[in-house]
Amino acid sequence: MSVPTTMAELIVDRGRLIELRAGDPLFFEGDRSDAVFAVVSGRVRIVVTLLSGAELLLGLKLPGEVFGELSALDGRPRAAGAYAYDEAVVSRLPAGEFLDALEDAPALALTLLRELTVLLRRSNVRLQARNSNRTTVRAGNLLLELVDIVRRHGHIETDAPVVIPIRQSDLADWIGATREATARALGEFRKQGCVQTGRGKITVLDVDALETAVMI
Amino acid sequence: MSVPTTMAELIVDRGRLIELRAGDPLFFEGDRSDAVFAVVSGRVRIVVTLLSGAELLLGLKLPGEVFGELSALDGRPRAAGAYAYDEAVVSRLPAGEFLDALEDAPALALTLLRELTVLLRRSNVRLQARNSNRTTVRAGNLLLELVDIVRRHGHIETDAPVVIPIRQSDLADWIGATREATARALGEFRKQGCVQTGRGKITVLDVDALETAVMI
DNA sequence: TACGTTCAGTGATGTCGATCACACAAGGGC
DNA sequence: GCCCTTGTGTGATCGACATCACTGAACGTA
Repeated sequence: MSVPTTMAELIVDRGRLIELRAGDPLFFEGDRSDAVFAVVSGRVRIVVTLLSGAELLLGLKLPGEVFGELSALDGRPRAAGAYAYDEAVVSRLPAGEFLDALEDAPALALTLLRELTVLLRRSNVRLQARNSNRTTVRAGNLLLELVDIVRRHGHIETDAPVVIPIRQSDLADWIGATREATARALGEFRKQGCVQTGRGKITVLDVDALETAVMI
Repeated sequence: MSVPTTMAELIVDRGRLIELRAGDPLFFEGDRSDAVFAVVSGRVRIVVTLLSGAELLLGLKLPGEVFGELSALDGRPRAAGAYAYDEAVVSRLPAGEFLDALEDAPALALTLLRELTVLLRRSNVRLQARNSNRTTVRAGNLLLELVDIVRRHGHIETDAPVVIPIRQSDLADWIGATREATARALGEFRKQGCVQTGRGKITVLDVDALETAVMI
């Protein structure tokens, strides 16, 4: 068997496919860990519910991304829940097989290490963005991150408008603000002409302008 | 040679010791990565400077903790700077030797993976705390985290007051608030009798009370 | 087509933190 | 002892977001 070059490939190769409808749960916060997942198509919400009842979106996993690996590695309960955002297909690999594969192929462990460094760096960047109290800065930074992700995912046409399919309320949960404040921040960007808003989607027209608008 | 059970042991075994005075830099943001470090004694500030000029404290590394491993793993530039907080001694291991050790001993890679999961989980918890806009919540949560760390570091006497040696301005940089707001939050806790403040130190008298005060 | 649900946009008001501005206490060096 | 630096504690003002309260638009479905 050839050695996969990414964890996602490994999980898709050896795991079992699961088809999901929007909103379907994969696991809940507090669950005992028993598997690791990779997104095949669609998107998966990684979310924690705070004491206040508010939801904090930790991430939206896209096709080719892995999730649930932390609990599989250390055996601790899930710190977040996972739910299908759209109709989605994911591959599920039991934690035992995942760990066996890691021990059998040392190169895989290094691959996973590098993937975790990406997550850690992203996490630190997010903390930096979160450090500003202005909603425009936080919303704008997240939009820039999402633009980057959308571009990497194939539609690599620089200078073309980037469509981000997301609800404003989810964006708000992600940056830790209210829906209203987020709508107003987007309104600012709209007035400046760098984004366009629609039902369930945000279109970034001018990435550079958005970057300078956020650099304040 | 026996296989160390933690990355810190490995780095101390094979690295070279460096003695630092308070404030001495180990590396700067943007530096090319060339080594990984472990704290032997004292503390090390991991910090990024934001566009606004404000500093964001990403962490205070204590004896037995590793830092600088991300850049050593992926070869990307330092995302943060590292400076001695107190008088400190650290061990420095060149990145090449670090990577060689990982490839030679697959068990080490798994060890490191587990250590990174700890960082990622902590990072997510911090994002959750940062989600509140109230300084009391953010300051209180960090204090609880620090209490936990101090307790793990040997002085494990539950119900005994926990002394945290830190300046209020550093606490402020850590939670992304101003020094003044942090001082007022601590004042609240002081009025409630769960903490005591002093020059360069904060004493947590009643951890449970602090926990409930923060749960709002 | 008509209705209901889900989203987006926006005003009014209260609250909390940032900012500016001091007063005061604790140590270190002479 | 006396500075002088470094930290801590607080008041006043201002601005930005949370909260509450609606309006209206988009989409699904009966």
